[in-house]
Amino acid sequence: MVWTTAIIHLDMDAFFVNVHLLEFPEDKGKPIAVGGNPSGRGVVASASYEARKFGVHSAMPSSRAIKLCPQIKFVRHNWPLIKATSAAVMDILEEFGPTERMSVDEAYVDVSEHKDPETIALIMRERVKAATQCPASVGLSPSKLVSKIASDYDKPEGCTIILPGDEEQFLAPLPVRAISGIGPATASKLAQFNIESCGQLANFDYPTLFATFKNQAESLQRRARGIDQRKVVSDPGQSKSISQETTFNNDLDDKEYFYKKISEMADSLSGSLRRKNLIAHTVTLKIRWNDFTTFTRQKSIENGTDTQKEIARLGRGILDQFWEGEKLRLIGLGVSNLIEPTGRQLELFPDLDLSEPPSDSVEYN
DNA sequence: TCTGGGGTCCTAGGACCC
DNA sequence: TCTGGGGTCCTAGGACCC
Repeated sequence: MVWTTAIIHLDMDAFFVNVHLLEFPEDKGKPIAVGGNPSGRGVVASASYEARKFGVHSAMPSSRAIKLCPQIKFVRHNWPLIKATSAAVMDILEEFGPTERMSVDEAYVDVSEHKDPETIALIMRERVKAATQCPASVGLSPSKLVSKIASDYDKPEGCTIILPGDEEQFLAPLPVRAISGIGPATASKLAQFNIESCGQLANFDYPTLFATFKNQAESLQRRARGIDQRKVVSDPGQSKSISQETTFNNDLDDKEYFYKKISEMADSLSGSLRRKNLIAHTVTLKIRWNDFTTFTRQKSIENGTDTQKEIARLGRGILDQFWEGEKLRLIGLGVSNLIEPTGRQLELFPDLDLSEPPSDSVEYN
């Protein structure tokens, strides 16, 4: 087979669960969920295949998981071990070609340079398993879009290969939700036209689709045909935003406590900014009421900041301005408009006098 | 069943400018 | 009197992903 472009998507199987089993092998074969406390407001981050038989899946409220599967064992994740295992996986992938990390447990690898990508896919999966004891599934195709669907097609420990030219045929019977980027909202709009499968989407009357989806219509149909020209990008680039949020166990209206939380989150955000050598020009406060409606307000400052004090001050200011004493279930704080302090700023202001410390940040709204 | 936490990208509207 | 068109920047919210 002649491959001009060959992209592998590797996806770790029930990754958090399998990392847990490295430390607690006695839990093997049991219904396990890694995630938040089932007596509180936690959700399942990862469920073992034994738990999935009961209908438990990730993002499900833990309280529901325990109803579906009363014998399920909830465990906390070991973040350092997850990170270390992930790093070991990524190191292996890098040996095969340019690697784009999508999260701790999945990545794309461009293996176009290899003569026999199909064998490479199998070797890659086995190398990862041998090095980490953690199972993975791989998908190989000429595009990121199809490879991602392929890696999910035969989990766990699957290897699905879609040859060049077979993409549209492979996708045709699959539900539109299989396409990354088509979520519940888009799927339900499509369902109004009786479009359920990728094949139906690919062949649907374009003008009708355009009336509802406008500019998105063309891209939807291209994706349904498996057309995707995106390249594997190994450089992660600089973060665009950093945020923290907490959901309380019970709804609260304690302003002093909110202040304390804002202060703690600001401290952590400030630390992240400094580690990344970035300053933020915008601070966003997020609050969520008990009916789950969510509200965000942001404040931009002319001179960027990376200090706990300034971030906290802006966060508290927004709370003071907009919170009217209701009970809240969540509070969050974020920074965005991130700039490297020594990069662009100096180019933009070549005459800036650095001998004077910058004056206090000025809000411009 | 009552919904985590950390992100990215897109859209739409308003302000402002020429 | 009641009215242009385009461009850019900013904000808020929503969809989506893992």
